[in-house]
Amino acid sequence: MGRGRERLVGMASARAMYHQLADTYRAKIVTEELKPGDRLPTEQELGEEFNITRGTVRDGLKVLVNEGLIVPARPRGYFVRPHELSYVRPQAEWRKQPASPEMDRWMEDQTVLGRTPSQHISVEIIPPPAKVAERLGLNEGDLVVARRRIRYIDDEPFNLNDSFYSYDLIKGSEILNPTDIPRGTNQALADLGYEQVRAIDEVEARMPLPDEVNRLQLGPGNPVLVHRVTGFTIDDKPVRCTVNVLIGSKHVMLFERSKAVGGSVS
Amino acid sequence: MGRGRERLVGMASARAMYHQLADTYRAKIVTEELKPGDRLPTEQELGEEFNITRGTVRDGLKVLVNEGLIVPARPRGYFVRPHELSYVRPQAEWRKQPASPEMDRWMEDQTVLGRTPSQHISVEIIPPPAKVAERLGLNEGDLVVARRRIRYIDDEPFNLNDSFYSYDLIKGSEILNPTDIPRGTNQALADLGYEQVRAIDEVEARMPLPDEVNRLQLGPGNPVLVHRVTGFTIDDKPVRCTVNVLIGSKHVMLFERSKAVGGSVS
DNA sequence: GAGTGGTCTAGACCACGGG
DNA sequence: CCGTGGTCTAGACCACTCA
Repeated sequence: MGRGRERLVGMASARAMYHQLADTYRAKIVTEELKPGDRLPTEQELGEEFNITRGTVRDGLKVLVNEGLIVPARPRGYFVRPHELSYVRPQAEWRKQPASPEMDRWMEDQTVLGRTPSQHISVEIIPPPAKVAERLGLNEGDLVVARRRIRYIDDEPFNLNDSFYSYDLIKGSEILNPTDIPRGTNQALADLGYEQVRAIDEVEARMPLPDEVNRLQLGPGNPVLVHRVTGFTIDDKPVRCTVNVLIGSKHVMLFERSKAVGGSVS
Repeated sequence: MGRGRERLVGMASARAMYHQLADTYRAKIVTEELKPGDRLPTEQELGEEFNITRGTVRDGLKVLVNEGLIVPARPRGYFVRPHELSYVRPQAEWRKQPASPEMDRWMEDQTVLGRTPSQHISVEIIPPPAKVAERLGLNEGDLVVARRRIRYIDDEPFNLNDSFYSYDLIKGSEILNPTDIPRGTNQALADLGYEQVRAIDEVEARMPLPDEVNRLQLGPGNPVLVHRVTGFTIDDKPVRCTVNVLIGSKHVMLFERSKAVGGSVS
């Protein structure tokens, strides 16, 4: 029939019904009236609560799904998204000294404990992705070695770690082996005469690309944190570009700065 | 009628039609067959292309909207999402210039780029949000001063910058004024006897909360980069907690490291 | 088997903005 | 004005999983 939305006589409200549903339940979730893990009413029940048909109910629920607030678990219903493991990811260079007791406890709480990590490594030789070519200063036709790792925790995908090296630089080296390199690829690079003494880090947030969705098994409403590292030799030659793709809900990057403090990290 | 999806005889394919539509156009977008700013066919035309009804077409398009790949612009159609300003955000510690008149390095940066920055400042005294209370080591009943800034570039919302201070610490000081503090709030804090000599940075990616959606005027498929800074005095007392909420599509955090190189930033 | 969400149809009327 | 997307109805059949 398409009677449009329910307008309260004389009122200005014109919020679509499915938005009203989303607003209502979003509020319940952020105020923790509904806590992580709690079940929402069924689509049917919501339809009765708001006097709307199932299609409209689903429009409203889809909003919340895409905001990452709820997850559908058929045939058990919709659930407020549980808090996932939040892995604190300390950055190499920054010291991790005992901070205040509060901070320590807080760090402990969030650190991975008693989990079983695993990873899968593969190596390809490919034309570089645009951003990688840019950072490594490569030209049309140049090839790179892509050393790709998928990391799991308790068999759940956790993050991607793809490192790219100019093929010309490392051809014939062990970096091409799709196995773990105990002393680290950076050391291996150094042994080839390309020690890195400087790095540029880029961090951004975005929705995952199709490939990332597949590899990390991501659902809707799940952004990723992308951490790109470009390493330079003493001659300022870029020799490595690593792209870390971290599942947003499972990671917090953490680092620490001491004195110098120009203050305004804004 | 609900005939279910089109199954190719003898084939295993069982991908829902709306997913097929999304897959098809997602591919065109990531391969740049459709470039940013290009218009997609109308819902009607897509329905004919895939032999599905409008409702199903809309399901497919909604997927792409929520992935941040396309934006609907009624009544002109759907468009491949244009690239937005990506502001490289250098972190304080690595900046070249010495603490220039603190006032607004942010605004300076923007002006240099030929943009017109502006900001709106407001100050409230409130019970601290949970995460802030945790970081500042506050107890139930304690109050904080929330110094909130919304920053705009060319009148478009750009990011949020909310700083929290224990009310007990700064009551009566100029930090309570909802105006710019030329020498910087950190200097003002220092003048009160709370110079910060250490800071902990946390960075994460997530979908925006309702409040953030409002303040930053965000649409679907637009995650935020959250940068939280906690500042400590020489006595390791936390005196400031700043929460930066950056629109994902408009920011890249950038920083640089030299030597020391523990290497594995993984 | 019963009940949940997943997919799809075939209509309808509305709101908005560019020509 | 007209075409676009925005909202909504009232059905239908399917797939999965849990009791």
